[in-house]
Amino acid sequence: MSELKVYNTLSRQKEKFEPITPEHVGLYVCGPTVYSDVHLGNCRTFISFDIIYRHLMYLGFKVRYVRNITDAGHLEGDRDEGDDKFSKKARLERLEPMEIVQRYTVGFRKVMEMFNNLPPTIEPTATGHITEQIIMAQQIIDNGYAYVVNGTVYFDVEKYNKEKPYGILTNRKLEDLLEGTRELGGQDEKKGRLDFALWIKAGPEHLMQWPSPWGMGFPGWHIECSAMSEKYLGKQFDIHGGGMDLAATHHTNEIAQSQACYKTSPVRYWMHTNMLTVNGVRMSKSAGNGFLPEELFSGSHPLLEKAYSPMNVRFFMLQTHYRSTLDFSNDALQAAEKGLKRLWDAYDFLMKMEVHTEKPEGTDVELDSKVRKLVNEFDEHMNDDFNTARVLASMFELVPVINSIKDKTIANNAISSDTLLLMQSKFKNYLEDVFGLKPMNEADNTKLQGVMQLLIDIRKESKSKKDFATSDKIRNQLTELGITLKDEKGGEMSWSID
RNA sequence: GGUCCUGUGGCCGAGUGGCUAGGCAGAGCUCUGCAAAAGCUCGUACACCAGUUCGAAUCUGGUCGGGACCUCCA
Repeated sequence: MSELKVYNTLSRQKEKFEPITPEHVGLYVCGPTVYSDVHLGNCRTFISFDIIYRHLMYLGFKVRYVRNITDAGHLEGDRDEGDDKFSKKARLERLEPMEIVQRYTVGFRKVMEMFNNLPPTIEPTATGHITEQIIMAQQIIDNGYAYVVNGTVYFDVEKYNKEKPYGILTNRKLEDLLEGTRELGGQDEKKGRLDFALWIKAGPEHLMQWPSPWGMGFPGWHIECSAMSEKYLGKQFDIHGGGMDLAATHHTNEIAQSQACYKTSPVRYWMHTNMLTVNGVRMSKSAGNGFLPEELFSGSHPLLEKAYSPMNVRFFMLQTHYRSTLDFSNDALQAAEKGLKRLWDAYDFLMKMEVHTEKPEGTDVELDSKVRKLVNEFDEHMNDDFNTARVLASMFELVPVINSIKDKTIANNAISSDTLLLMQSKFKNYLEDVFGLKPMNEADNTKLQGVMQLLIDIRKESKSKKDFATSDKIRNQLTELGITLKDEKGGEMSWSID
């Protein structure tokens, strides 16, 4: 099989993936800040990394996948003087901060499950790792890269930059970054304009606060990921991921903190997923163009023409590369829905096909090798920086072959048994194991199946007697109930729930 | 202003120095009691202007347009 290539934000190019420890991969993804519902744009990132996680496992790696829950310390605004997001929300809703955290954590996990995302192997919380964050901040102070002012600990960006390029991840020079920032105001206590807080002094109004060597306070936003990734994956690990919007600040600061603390670059491969847009504009809470997953599944949002199932949405995302922006639209989602149905119908039939060994001489050599080539391309495409869209394209090229065998336009022994088995296993590997798709309608209720079989028998009988009134009635009434009955070639009938 | 991404056929979207991406929609045909599904065939696209090249939509430069980040955000 081809080697895995991964686009590394640090080098701005695709690189051969080589884990630090053979056969093991340490993967860290920045999770949600649980002070409100996740919207679809957030979900895109987690779905992308779920597929990356699944593919790494498919390749045989043992993966430790850490995705944090940020439940403390995330500030409003850039000046490290805003309110803790959880306290603010809690005050608004008259709840304990941890009630907010609990509510949205539960909601987040539920949404992840609906999208069929696998849970990470470790899902640590910021509040559960306060000690680790304090220890890390202290070490950075001891190493000379942070200073304390009035109970708050700041990271000294300019000092750090003298030894290591601070803007390395997004290819920015410190001078340029300084130009883009505002002047320090009179109330500022930090030394440099780019300095950010590792630990923030809490006032009496802060509902969440912990004791520290610098007094009561709470952790800064960036330190939690550095502390937790080090704890579970080590001072240097393989892949760190997140949305592209995090690269310039959050991830840049993570690199600086870890480097200042442990004297090593924390991450080998930085991976960033692109944004989901609506009418070309990034989906975000502030833009007011975000859909909640529930609104999508129920079709209740004004921008939605209808409801879209979680698998429909997941498939829609798979058709685009993770590093491209993806524009949301009803037309695109409906096109994806139809495409998925056609692909899944073919897949269903493929898995029911049985190997025919009695007439191996009937193999159509040309067709057989074409099929093998397309199937083997799945691995190639996925190993080329997780190109799910190309894998799907190859699959769709095989759909007519499968359907032709179904319609008996192509003999069922035109494809060798080896090739059929290969096709079955690779389709399953990718569609279910790697892409994480599952049947949308589990029409596996045995009683319903019995009833349907009865109706099919009656319809067959009436058709054979040319009693089309009865046969049409059965089909039409089922259609009204949301069940599609189809006459297949050869007199068989099949049905599916819409 | 700085850093970067991007502009593909009706729509969504891959990708590449020369070879059909794919999906959806549309047209024709086949199959069919009808319907649906399915199969076959079809559009021959890559913002604009120069340049490099035997050859560029793919590389370089410029023009115009869109977007992200530099401020909380996946």
